[in-house]
Amino acid sequence: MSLPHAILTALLEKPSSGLELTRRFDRSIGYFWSSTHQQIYRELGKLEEAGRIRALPTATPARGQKKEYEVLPAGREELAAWVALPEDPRPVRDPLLLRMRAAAVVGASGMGAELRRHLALHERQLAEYREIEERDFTPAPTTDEGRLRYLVLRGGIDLETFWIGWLTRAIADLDG
Amino acid sequence: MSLPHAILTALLEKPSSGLELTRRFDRSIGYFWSSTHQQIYRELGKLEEAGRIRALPTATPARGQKKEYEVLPAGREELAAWVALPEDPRPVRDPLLLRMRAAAVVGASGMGAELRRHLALHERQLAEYREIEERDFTPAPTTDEGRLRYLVLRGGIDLETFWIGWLTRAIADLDG
DNA sequence: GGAACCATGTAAAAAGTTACATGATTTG
DNA sequence: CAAATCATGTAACTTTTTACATGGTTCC
Repeated sequence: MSLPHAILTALLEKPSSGLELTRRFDRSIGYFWSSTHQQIYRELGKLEEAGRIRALPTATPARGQKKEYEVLPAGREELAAWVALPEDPRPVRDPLLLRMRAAAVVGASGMGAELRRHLALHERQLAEYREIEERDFTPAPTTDEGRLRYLVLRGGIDLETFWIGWLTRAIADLDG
Repeated sequence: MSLPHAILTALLEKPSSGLELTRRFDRSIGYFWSSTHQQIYRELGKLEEAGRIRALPTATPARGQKKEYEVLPAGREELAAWVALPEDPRPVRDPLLLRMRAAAVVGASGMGAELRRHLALHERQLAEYREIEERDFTPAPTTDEGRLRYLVLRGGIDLETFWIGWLTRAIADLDG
């Protein structure tokens, strides 16, 4: 239920075309709510039909032609209402932890290499977050908006740090 | 693509009926791969049809009658093959981090209370994990199976610890 | 004019959620 | 025997994923 809200947020940050949104769902906003271009185009259509966003009149509405969207007041209200709504954390669904549990039953051959591979991936992601931190949040932000965005980034940093710590320990445990 | 494997793992740990599986998906295995009874029954049907599991002949196959399943060799092989397969971490999709990012744009009214609510939920979950740790993994397990299962539990513990740390910091940041 | 890429989509299938249905067993 | 609970399912819907389709623009 959150994809439309992710899109509204991204469009409020900056009016964009579908492809631009897709690119931002591969970095920025997509670090916390991932999506594909197919889902994004479909959802843009729904949001437009529902009167939450509109296509800027700059472009002709033909296939293959760029179409920019901006958020309408109804869209901003909808987003503000969603932000105010309580919502429980999602139950965890993690394939690696599940795989480890399965490995406890059928044997853990090859798990070591897989854990090291994941460790490298998480280290790369952490490095990316650190770059963003240095580029966008040094010195520390002073506005409310900046502080909130920094908190979100730190969520990503802490999450990757958790994975790196756990994986490192798991690798040591399996070897020793 | 992991639900059938979660079920195979659970059934290898202990042959069960659909409802027993459902209960275990509310604690144990479900801490890392959550599911509902509807999905579980549907998947049990598919797994049986595919020859990965079979119903124990103890019970009559009538509606409302308990039906116990056990894993067949083909199911164990399938699970072992899946464990050996590399698979990238899922892209993150977290509603709270997304909501925080939206709050940076439309204002963060009420976020403080919501963060405190989440903090309490994660503290409860951590306490539950700690109980399991004390009950099942003290003293430290010596078998490979035990050590792997303990690693999975520590994954849960570390994950909750991450949330508690981040939420605590976020609450302080918002107030200050 | 062909290749590469920009840009927007459609279609179908799989996975997950929500609401409801139904029979069996236990317990007051 | 009524209510609660155990136990297994069906149906409809939403969300997500995967594969494919199509037109426009740029650059060699």
